[in-house]
Amino acid sequence: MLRNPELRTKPLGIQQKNIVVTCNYVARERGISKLSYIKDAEKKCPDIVLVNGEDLTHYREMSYKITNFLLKYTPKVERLGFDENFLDVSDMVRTRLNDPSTKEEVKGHIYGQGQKDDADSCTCGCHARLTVGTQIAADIRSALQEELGISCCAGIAWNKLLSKLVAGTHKPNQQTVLFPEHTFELMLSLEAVRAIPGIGHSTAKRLASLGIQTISQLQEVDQSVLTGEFGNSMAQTMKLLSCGSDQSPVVTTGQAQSISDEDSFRKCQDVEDVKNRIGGLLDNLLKRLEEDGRLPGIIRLTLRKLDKEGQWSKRESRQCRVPSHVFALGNNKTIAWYCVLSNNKTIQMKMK
DNA sequence: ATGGGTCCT
DNA sequence: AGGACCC
Repeated sequence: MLRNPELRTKPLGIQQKNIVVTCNYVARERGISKLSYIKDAEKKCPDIVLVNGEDLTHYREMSYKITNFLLKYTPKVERLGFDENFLDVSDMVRTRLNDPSTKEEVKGHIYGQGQKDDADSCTCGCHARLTVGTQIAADIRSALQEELGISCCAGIAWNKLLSKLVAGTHKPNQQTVLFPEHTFELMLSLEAVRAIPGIGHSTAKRLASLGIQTISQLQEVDQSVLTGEFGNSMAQTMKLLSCGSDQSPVVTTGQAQSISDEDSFRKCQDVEDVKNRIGGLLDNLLKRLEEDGRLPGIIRLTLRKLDKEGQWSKRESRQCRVPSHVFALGNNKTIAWYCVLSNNKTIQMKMK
């Protein structure tokens, strides 16, 4: 929509293979949901505009532009995927609180009732700090809109877990603050344990085997029950998360730890096809590697397979070190191939 | 499902 | 090298 503003008012879907992986809010009002099949989407909404989103280059570039923009405010910016960033603005809050011109006005939504009496219920100054947090968020969001044309949601809270959860309560393009009195309300509004960031598919299943499905069950279960299944550290973390407590700091993300390129290898008939496809992936990777400027230490080939019954993909990989002289020499692709295929590190693939 | 990423064991 | 998590 940024590159073609005419699409703003139209139902727009981003297509990868047979799937609408995401869509704009015009499309959502027409009943399109994320991860629906193209056929279903077109049935519901024949005039949907589809844009191919298999090449993530543009998203990745915009994503880093946004992160770099945020880094002008504070060095404490942590990326989560391509479209989320955590900011620790504690220092900015302190500075603003020392400025006599700072007001007490809350910007955006207040989670829960937001009654007047809330303001009296803390003696630690957290309400004042969070209130300034809402002003910082509003400033940053409006600058983002002005300078990069990007709209977004924000959640203001005193830890990452809660900021992420509260950010989702007013969508799209709105912000919400959580004052501490409403923490349990927010956590219990989630119902399923799976809704807690950090509790994924696998952990949710293991919890279910213990009879734990809801957040309140997790809050109330005896620690020792969890320790038996998950060990001490995970049990502790999960208990805390269920109560809205998250000790993890905002860690500055910095440069990427790895770069990768993928393809689903549909309609691959023989080894030649596979080689050609992998060759294409290598071309893209080597181009990005040049832009990055750093040299790789390890190259890895990964397969995603659907495990039987479930639709969840397992990853199988083979890796080896990249000889450091290789990239100075020129014939990158040959050497990259050598790395992929060397040392008997091959991968069995079943062709369909 | 798709095309990315992270960190821990 | 695999497993878990995230988007």
